[in-house]
Amino acid sequence: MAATLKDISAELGLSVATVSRALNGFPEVNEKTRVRVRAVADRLGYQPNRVAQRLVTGRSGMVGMIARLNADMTADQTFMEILAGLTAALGARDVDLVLNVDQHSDPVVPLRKLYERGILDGFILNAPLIDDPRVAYLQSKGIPFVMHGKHSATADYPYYAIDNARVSADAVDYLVARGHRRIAFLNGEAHHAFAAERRQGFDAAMARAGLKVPDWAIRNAPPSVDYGFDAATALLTARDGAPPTAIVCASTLIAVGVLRAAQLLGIEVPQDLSVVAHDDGLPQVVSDELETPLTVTRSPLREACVPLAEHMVALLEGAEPAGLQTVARADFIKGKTTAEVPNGGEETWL
Amino acid sequence: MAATLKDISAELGLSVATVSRALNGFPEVNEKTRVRVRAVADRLGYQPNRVAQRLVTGRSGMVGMIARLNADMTADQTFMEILAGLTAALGARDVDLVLNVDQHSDPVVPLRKLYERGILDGFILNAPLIDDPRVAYLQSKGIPFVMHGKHSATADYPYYAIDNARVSADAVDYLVARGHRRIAFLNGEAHHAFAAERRQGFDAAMARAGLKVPDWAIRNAPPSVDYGFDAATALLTARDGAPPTAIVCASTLIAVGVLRAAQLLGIEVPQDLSVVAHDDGLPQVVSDELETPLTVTRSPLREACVPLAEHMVALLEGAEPAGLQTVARADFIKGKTTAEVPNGGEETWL
DNA sequence: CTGAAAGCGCTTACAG
DNA sequence: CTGAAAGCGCTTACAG
Repeated sequence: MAATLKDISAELGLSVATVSRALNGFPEVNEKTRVRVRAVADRLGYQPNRVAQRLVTGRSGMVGMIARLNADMTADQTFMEILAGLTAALGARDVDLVLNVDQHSDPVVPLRKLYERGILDGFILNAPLIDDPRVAYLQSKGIPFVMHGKHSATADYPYYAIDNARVSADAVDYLVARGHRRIAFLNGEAHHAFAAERRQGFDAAMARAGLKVPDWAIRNAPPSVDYGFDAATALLTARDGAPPTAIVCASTLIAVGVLRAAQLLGIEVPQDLSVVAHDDGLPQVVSDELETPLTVTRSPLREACVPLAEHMVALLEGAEPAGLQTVARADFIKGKTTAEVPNGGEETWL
Repeated sequence: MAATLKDISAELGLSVATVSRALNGFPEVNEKTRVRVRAVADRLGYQPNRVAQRLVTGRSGMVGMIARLNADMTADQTFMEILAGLTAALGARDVDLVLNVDQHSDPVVPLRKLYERGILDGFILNAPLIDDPRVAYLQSKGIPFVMHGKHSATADYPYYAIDNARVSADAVDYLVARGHRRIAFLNGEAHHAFAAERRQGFDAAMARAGLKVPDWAIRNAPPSVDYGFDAATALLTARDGAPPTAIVCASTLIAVGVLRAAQLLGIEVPQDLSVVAHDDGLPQVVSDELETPLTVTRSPLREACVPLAEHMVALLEGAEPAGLQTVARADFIKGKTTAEVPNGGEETWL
């Protein structure tokens, strides 16, 4: 079958050890020997047996990832996007991704099940929750992991995250600078860490501007067009006669719904209403649905994948977790959905 | 670290060989010994080292799967649905799924890349094409695989498929029995094996009824709402004054588009137009978009997963491929989108 | 019923 | 610069 080191060593009259060293680029090997070994290895189509390598090095070269399905069992675009980039980035580093799909209510269960198979070097987590139970579990077991995002400000594990507080603050600051005073916020679900950070950044920026927001103008739900549509409809038809002049959306999906609602209500964007969204760089949302380019904060999910893979590899090679924490800043991209506050919009809410 | 056979054997004063045999259910082991071994193994949380097992048995307990992204990089709902069911079904059988996501133009490339890592026992393929190059590659290499679907009528590998010819024939027969003579067909992309089978079943059923269809009334495209909408708009506004009285759709997504187009054109369903679709049981399509229950042929994708996993395990254990071929029949479910042919619709096309 | 031994294919101290 | 040896954790003929 497949050629082994033994085959090469037999053919050349060398020891298996020397062949191994030659192929692995050890400096002490004679250059002529190396060339001869390389030649025979190529001729025989030698591929190192990863299983044997893994047995001796104690590492499997495999990391796990759990896909969580939404309640309606839909494919999660966000997850697929990360998955696509991650398998490529990990593969380039000789690491394979073992996947489990789970709809379990306890996120630790699939993690534990997969880990107890005993085949994984570690995990890549995504979509952290506040007080994420997965973090507690993995840390208590000493299982290596890298997070896309971070579950709290004091996270002491490797991660790649964006500065979510700044995302909101950038949006608010931009709107405030254009005179907006009544700014609503369609956030993600409150138990998600990213949503908490976004909220924090939103509150801080509003406070700096001396502005307040009534409870009904800040909402939490899973990002979707319907959410944006329904929430915007409610906000814009608020009976007190003080609708928001601007809406900050946690995702472009939500913004699409907001734009539809505004159109249906005869509210012109951006003349009567400004809309800012966060854009994860998911192609379908941008290209398919939007006639008007949104003003967005943008950090493509794909950009997280290479750093995540690198952090994972470094962690497994023994690097300090503290050195493997990256926070990226989202770009601010001005589109056609933001403008100066309309006349009569300067009045504050509270 | 993790407990090994050696740890258990040391604690019990047994040989590693006996411990291995006890844990693996060899019949010659003394029952009392087995119980003692089991107890210590459980207490130590022993998990067999799969890498070591693999090295000695030549099997890894891992199978690969490639996710192909659409051109617009969208998550593929169909794929996620299968993935979810499959990881569960495989996991229950102690098999792990290694995933690669690929947008490569040549479908063999990711397969080869993953296989050459040398860590997989086999592959699970989905979405077969006519003359699928993956089949040729895997068979030429002698790599085990199981297919969801089959690429040709003479497939000689393990698969789980539905009777796609019958799916179309059932739809056509049902419509013909209600007097329809002008039946259009919005099929999937022509190079997909399932679409070819559907076409075949459609043609055969139409021929049995003595009916013909002009080229423009049979269309091929990736299933989507837009495709359904655009195609139905074209079909129903055909200048020759002989629009179809019924449309058969390759998926519920397409049917959703057809219904929208009909509504916009003021064409009543089912009075003026009957619509039949194939339903893969994807929850989001059924629940989110439809006000009118469709008449469908239905075979939930989820139902394929357990048979696929079982076939995979059996194949790896040496079963004959010929005994691992399952063809399921889709259910026919009458909804509210089909009715007797409208007046004036009895005229044939050709 | 149990044990000692060989071996899967590789890596890596330890000698020389 | 190269080799002989030990070992990663397991399985499985071969003895007893």
